[in-house]
Amino acid sequence: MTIKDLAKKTGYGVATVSRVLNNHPNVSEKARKAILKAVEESGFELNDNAKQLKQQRSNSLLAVVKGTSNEMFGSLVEYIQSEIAKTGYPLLVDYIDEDDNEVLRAVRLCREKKPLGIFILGGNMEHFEKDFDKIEVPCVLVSSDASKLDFKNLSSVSTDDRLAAKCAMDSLIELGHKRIAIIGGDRNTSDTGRLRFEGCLASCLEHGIDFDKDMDYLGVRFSYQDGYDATCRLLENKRNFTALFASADVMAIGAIRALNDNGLRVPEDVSVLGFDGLVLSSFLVPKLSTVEQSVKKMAVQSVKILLGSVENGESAKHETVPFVLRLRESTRKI
Amino acid sequence: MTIKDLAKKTGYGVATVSRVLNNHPNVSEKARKAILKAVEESGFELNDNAKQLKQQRSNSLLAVVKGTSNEMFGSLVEYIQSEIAKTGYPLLVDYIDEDDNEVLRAVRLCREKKPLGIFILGGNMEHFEKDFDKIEVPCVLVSSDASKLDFKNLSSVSTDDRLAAKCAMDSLIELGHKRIAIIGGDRNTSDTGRLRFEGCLASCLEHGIDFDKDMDYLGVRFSYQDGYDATCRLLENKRNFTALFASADVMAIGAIRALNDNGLRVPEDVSVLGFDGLVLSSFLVPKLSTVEQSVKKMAVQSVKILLGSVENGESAKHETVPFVLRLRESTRKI
DNA sequence: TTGTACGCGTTATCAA
DNA sequence: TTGATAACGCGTACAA
Repeated sequence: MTIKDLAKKTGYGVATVSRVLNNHPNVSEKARKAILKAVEESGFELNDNAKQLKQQRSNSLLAVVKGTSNEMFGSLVEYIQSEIAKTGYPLLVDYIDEDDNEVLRAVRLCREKKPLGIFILGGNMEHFEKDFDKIEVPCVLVSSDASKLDFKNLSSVSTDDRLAAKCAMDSLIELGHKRIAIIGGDRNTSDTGRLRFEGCLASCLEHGIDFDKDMDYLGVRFSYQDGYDATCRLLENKRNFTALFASADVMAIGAIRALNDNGLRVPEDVSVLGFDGLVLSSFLVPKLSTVEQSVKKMAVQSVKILLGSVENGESAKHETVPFVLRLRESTRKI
Repeated sequence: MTIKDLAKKTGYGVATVSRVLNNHPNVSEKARKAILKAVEESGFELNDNAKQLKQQRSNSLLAVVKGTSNEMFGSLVEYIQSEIAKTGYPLLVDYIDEDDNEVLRAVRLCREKKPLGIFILGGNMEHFEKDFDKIEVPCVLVSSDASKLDFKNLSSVSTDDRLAAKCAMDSLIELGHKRIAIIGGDRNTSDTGRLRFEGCLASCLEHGIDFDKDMDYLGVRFSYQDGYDATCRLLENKRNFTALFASADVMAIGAIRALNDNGLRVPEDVSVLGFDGLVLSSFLVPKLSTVEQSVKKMAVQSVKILLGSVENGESAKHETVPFVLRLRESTRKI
């Protein structure tokens, strides 16, 4: 079943059929009705390949997701997906390892898939600096700020990671904690990791808190297991911290389990503060205190910006979404 | 840059270039070398759209995922993705609501995307019976058994949900529980929900346990919040259960929180048993007792079967993967 | 308002 | 071993 068949069936030409299918003007109401009826009856669907070959691009959007163990990206993808679903664009989701180069991956997929636009979830500025110029379609970096980079087709939507981490540490310090350990992302491969670390450091400095970059900080991957392992190592170092800040909820959850396995209770012996505000975190016992990112807003804005660029050629934007410190049950005053 | 340009550049014809690109025989070593060199130099990539138009199909695989709140499908998708990544086929992931018709969705996407094969994560037998005959490419239903259906292009990989649920209930009963409440999936929309419910019922019957289908069972959606809400309703009914079986870990986590909010402790006052064996479940405090599905094996087998069908025309298979009852810390003997 | 005819980049057939 | 050329199904300029 092709538009040719449809043309034959209705007595119109292929051009008219095509016009109806694409909602173009200059079609009589009569023709439109007849053709739509035929489409209905035959269950016809446009052939994407032919369409895309003709138009020199696909009609889909691409999302490159960096790291699969981080639930935060999981829920981000879901929100993006559900926003995109409203529009009818297909979304091609591509998962790569936390340590892979997301930009090179996107470059390759662009050539192969010719997407209308790209979302990149999680990013390393060095990768962008080096290779992003090979990408020509609109792109939104989600969860990291790219305003420093000044590519005309690169937007970004992010939380102010530095500030959020600082607030997190501030709150821990205000609760009376002086010995605080930190589990973060790798400062070299993850921008998010670096920024949150800087925020923590700034807070310590400001409050005159003693903090040893090598003994009190561990940069690991965003997963339950890495949070668990890191906490065990921190404990071995015998730094006797009373609070632990994990820069992802998944890490915090691993950390809490590790503390328990070492005979420490949360929050009685150690306060734990996470980052992300996963839906899950409010169902845990104790409810996880966390820096809640506006994940949904991040998704909505990202989609809006990308579609704006794709459909109306709007220029790149860099937005920051708010965060909320949620002190729940896993932290306490000492 | 097209194969035409490449032909011009190397002095060969487009046919020869195409042969080289597709590793076809009947090309001189000299031509092959020259053309590959030109490809290298120009960074040329075949245009998927043209190729697929010509071949009347795309080169991609499709996954339709039913329900986004169920982390179990999330990890299943990730495993499938990482298996597929090894092969080079692109995977188009499509998320639909838990209550949507996955088969009709697949039918539509087949016409549009012309995938080589399809994974469907989560399924309702009625939908398959009614409309699956419209799908012609190989398909694997993951997590539900389709062996009863007898479509020649429909395989399935699943856990024996009925048996697994029965084992789960058996174990609770063996621990001494007599008053057991159950939170499951909707028996009407989800086959998984129905089977697990049947398994539970069988166990109760076998052990002479009093069980009221209407008061002790609630069929809801697979999410934290639904597990939470259902538990609250169960508590309102004052059935005084000492154990709760949730047929998904996400539900169990919501349930535990609800119990806590109602002053009940796990496992001291109520034992909670989940289903799925999410990675997360072993990091919770208390560690969640659960029926662990072999999610990774399910993914690996699904990919293997689908590729076998797609590449070698192998016939449909129906496999069952093992499950393991993990009694950890959220259940206790009474 | 409608239809004809061309071309998008490939693969595959056929003749050379 | 090669190359010319006809499809594949669609959108669209141009003509009617």
